[in-house]
Amino acid sequence: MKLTTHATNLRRAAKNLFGWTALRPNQLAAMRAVMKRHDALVVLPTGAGKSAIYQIPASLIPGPTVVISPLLALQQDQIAALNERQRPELRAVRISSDESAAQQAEAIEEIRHGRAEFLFITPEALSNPDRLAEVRSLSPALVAIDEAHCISSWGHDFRPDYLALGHLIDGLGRPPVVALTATASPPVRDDIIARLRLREPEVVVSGLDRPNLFLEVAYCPTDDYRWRRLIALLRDDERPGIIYVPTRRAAEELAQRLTDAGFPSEFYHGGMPTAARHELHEAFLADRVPIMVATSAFGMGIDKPNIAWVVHMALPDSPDSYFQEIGRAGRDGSPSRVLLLWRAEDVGLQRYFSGGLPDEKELGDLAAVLRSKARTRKELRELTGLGPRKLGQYLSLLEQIGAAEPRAKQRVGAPRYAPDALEAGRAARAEAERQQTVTRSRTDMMRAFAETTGCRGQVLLAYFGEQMTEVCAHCDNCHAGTSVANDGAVGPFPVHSQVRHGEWGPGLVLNYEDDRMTVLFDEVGYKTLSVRVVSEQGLLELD
DNA sequence: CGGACCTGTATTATTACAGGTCCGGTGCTATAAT
Repeated sequence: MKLTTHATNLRRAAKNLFGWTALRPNQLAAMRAVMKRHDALVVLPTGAGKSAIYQIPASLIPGPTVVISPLLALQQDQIAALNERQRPELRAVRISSDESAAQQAEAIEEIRHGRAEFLFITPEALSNPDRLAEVRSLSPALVAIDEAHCISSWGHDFRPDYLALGHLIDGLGRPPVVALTATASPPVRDDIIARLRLREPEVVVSGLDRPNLFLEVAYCPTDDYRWRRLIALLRDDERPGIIYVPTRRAAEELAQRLTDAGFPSEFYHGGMPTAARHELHEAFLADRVPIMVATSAFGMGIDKPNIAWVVHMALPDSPDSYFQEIGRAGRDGSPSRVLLLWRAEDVGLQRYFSGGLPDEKELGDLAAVLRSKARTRKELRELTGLGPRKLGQYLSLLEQIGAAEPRAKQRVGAPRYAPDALEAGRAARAEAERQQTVTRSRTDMMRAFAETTGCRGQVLLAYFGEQMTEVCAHCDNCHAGTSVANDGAVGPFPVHSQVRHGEWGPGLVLNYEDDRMTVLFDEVGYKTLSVRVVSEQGLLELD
């Protein structure tokens, strides 16, 4: 009875606010969960009305909604889109380093008096305790986490405040949480749920196959060959398109070379001034840039329907990044090409990016300082001589192994039963090693995708936890006839079953291809095993 | 980890390569200096 009421109200609000005449089943399922004040994790492609999943229920639920979103530019676009509608129940404001103290105070007042519904904020801004208290005083009724996969891909080393989101939501009084992303493999989903501490969340995952994307991979022994494959595509295909390169320098050089060769191109990377980036972003959306050569900095929040192709000029770090990046092509449903041009040497750069390991002694020394007294970051930097970035990484690691915890007044201390300094250093380094191993195993999976002679659609979707019984019919291998239908190929253990390996510990069976099976182990990441050897030697058992 | 670039040496030239060095992605916020 109640559910029907929710559905009716949601449909009415969708019509009223957005002019939509229908809601898709998975949209509706997620929205109902929110209306029932359940936590939810939503994995839907961008452009599938993902934002509406929190916006429409938020307009119906009394009390404001806090939207945690990673990029200021992205927030700006979303806020503009909401405010364009000129509806008080959709009005959005923001608190960030872009606003003056007066503007921030005004934003808080607008929410407090019900003149605005959405408060946009970054994890970093929210982790300031004074601000957290202020936002809590607004009694938020809902928290939306946008681009939730960032928790998994960034938190460990890049933007550590992402790891603290679970704490921060507690600090807001633990209202219901809806986490949204376009890309999350099963282990990433588990990671998001664990770190946000979602309680029995409703998990909504849409079909991931994109039949209008033609997946193509070419091994390129030389740079010259890479260039010729690229030019061949540019001669044949419509614009606009995106070319992903691994470095900033490559972005600038390739854009110049293409322009000189008669293919006018722009470049985009994280080292450019904010204003220039914003301008290029807008120009690309407005069809004023036919070819964008960019690092991975380009793309989050790009919801452009007519991108005709996406080329990778090197192996990406993971299928997660690859899927996110190719997913920007063909949003309008037109046939689109995605081409990966790679060489084995590309792996070297990704290994470098996956980082050096932290110094066990430095970690131990920091742990010892924390055990003596809770300190601010500034004090810790002075006491240990660590730079701000390294300190952040170390604190994040120590927190993960239970040797550090946030305290009042911007301080960090050691928990009551924290391990001693020596043990903390050892455990934190081991944790960093484990994370690095898992990160590198993702690159191995990306390489396996590039090297497979089987159906690429099947291999890619298996990584994201989706079993296809038929070949995809939209990849180069299917086209060449080398794909073999994986007609429910069954090995000794069902797909998605929990297994245990004598040395590598527990893992999750992901897929079977020919005589090989892929298992994701908690400790050592993705491994590909021979089914015959597994069977004959009893390497795995059900866990 | 590997590529780009520089320097030195071999040698008797305007080249070839060995060996060393440096560089490489993603963004928030606070604060200081103009």
